[in-house]
Amino acid sequence: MPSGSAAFGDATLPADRQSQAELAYEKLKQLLLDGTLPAGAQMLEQEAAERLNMSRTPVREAMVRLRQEGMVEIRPRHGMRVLPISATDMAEIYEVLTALEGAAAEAVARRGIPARQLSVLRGAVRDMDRALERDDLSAWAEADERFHSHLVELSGNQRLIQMVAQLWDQAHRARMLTLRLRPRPTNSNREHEALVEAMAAGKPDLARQIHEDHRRRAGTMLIELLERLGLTQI
Amino acid sequence: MPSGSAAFGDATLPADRQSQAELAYEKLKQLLLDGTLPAGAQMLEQEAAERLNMSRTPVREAMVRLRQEGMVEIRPRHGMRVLPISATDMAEIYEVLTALEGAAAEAVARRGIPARQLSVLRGAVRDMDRALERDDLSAWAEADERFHSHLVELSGNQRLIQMVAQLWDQAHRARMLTLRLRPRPTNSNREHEALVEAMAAGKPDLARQIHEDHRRRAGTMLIELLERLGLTQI
DNA sequence: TCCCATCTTAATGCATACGTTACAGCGTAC
DNA sequence: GTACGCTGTAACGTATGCATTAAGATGGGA
Repeated sequence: MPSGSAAFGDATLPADRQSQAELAYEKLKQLLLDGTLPAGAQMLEQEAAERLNMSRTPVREAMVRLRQEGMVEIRPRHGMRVLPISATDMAEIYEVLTALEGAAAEAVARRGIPARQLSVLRGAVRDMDRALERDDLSAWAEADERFHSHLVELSGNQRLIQMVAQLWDQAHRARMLTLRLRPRPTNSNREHEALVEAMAAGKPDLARQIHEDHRRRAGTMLIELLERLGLTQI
Repeated sequence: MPSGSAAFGDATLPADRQSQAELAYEKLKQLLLDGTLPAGAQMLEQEAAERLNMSRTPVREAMVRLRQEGMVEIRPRHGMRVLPISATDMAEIYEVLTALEGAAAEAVARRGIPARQLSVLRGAVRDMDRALERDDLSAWAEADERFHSHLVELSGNQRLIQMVAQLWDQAHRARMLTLRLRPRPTNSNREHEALVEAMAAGKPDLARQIHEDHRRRAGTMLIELLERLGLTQI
C-alpha cells in the first residue's frame, strides 16, 4: 500500500512535474552510480517499489530503461541485477569512447571554439591541477569529468553526446574504483592542456590525435590495472 | 477484450517464448522501418494494443524502448509519434557513424581478418556490383547494409555494434527515400573494395582513412540532397 | 551422507481498474 | 465573423488483480 497520499491516480501528469517512472529511473540510476547497489546486486520490482514508495508499474518501466542503457540485466525471477564491469567491458567502452571523443575534438577544432567555451575547458584543467596538488582525487575526477563532458557538448551532436554519456555511466564504477589504485594522473592534465591548445589553434587533426592517444593511454592503463588486480566484479 | 485466448495471464514466460512486450517492440519497430508508419505518424497506446492484440501494458513498454532508441517521441495525449529525420539529424548520424565504423575498420585491420570473413565482405561487394548492373537498387542497399553490418560485427565490440545498429535504424527511412534520388553509387562499390584490400593487407590507418572518407562522402551527399529537396519530414 | 523428485511459494508478465487532466467542440459575448 | 471560456470525453499514468512458473525447500531413496 502506498504511503500518505495513497489514492493519487496521478494520471496524465500535471504537465511539468516528473512522472513516477522518471523518478524511479533517476533514483535507481543514482543507486547504481554511487555504489549503493554494487556489481551483482539484485533488486526485485516489489523491493524497489516499496523503497521508492510507488507501485511496481513505474519501477518496471525504469528497469527497462536501465537495461537498455546496459546498466543492469533483468532476470525473470530475480529482479534487476547490476551488471559487473570486466576488463573486456572496459576495453570495449574505451575503444568506443576514443572514437567518439576523438571525433568531437576534431569537430570542435574544425569549427572553432568561442573564447568563453575555451575558458571553461581551461578552468577544468586548472581545477584538475589544483586537485592534484591537494591530493584530492575526487575533485580531480570531478574536474576530469567536467572537461570531457564539456568537450563533447561543444560538438553539438546530440547523438554523440548521449552515447558518450551512456558509456561514461557504464564505466563509472570502474573509474571510481581505480581512482586510488592507479598512478597519479599527472600526464593526463598535460594531455588535456595540449588538446585545448590544439583546438584553440584550430588544428583538427592534431586535436583528434592528441585526444585519441589520451583516451587510448587511459584505457590501456585501466584495463591492465583491472587485469593485474584480477578485478572482474566491479 | 483480447481475442481468442483471452484470459491468458501469460506470466513469467515459458522460458523460451518471447514476451508480449518483446513482440510489441519488434512489430512496432518493423512498422517504423518499413514505412508503414511514416514520419510524424502517431499511434495511441490503445490503438497499438488492439492492432497487436494485447493490452496497453506491454505496448507501453515497447514504446518506452523505441523512444530511448530515438525512433519515436511520446507525447502525453497523442501516443507515440514517429520522429521525422531532418538534414541536421542525418549530419549527426553520419558524423557518429563515421567515427564508429572508422574505428571498427581500423580495429579489424589491426587484428587481422580471417580468410572466411574476408570472403563474406568480398561477397557483399560483388553483390553490390551485380545489383548495380541489374539496376536493382533495393538489392544494392541490402548488400551495402550487409557489408557495413558485417564489418562492424568483425570488430567484436558489442557496444559499438549496438550503437551502429541504432544509428543505422534511425537513418533507415532517409536512406530508403534517397536511394532512388541519389546518383548511382558506383564509387561506393570501389571504396568498399579498397577498404577490404586495406584490411586484408593489415593497414589499420589506411583502412580507417578509406572508410571515414567513404562515410563522410556518403553523408555529405545525402545531406545536400535532402537540403536541396527541402525534405524535412522523412 | 548425498542426490533427486515433488511441492510450495513468491516474483513475474500481463490485463484491467481508476482518477486525473489535456484537448476538442460548442456556445456566448463582442 | 471572431475570440474566448466552459464542459465533456478520452488518453494516460499508476495501482492492483490474477494466472503462471521457476526457484528453493522438503522428504525419501540410494
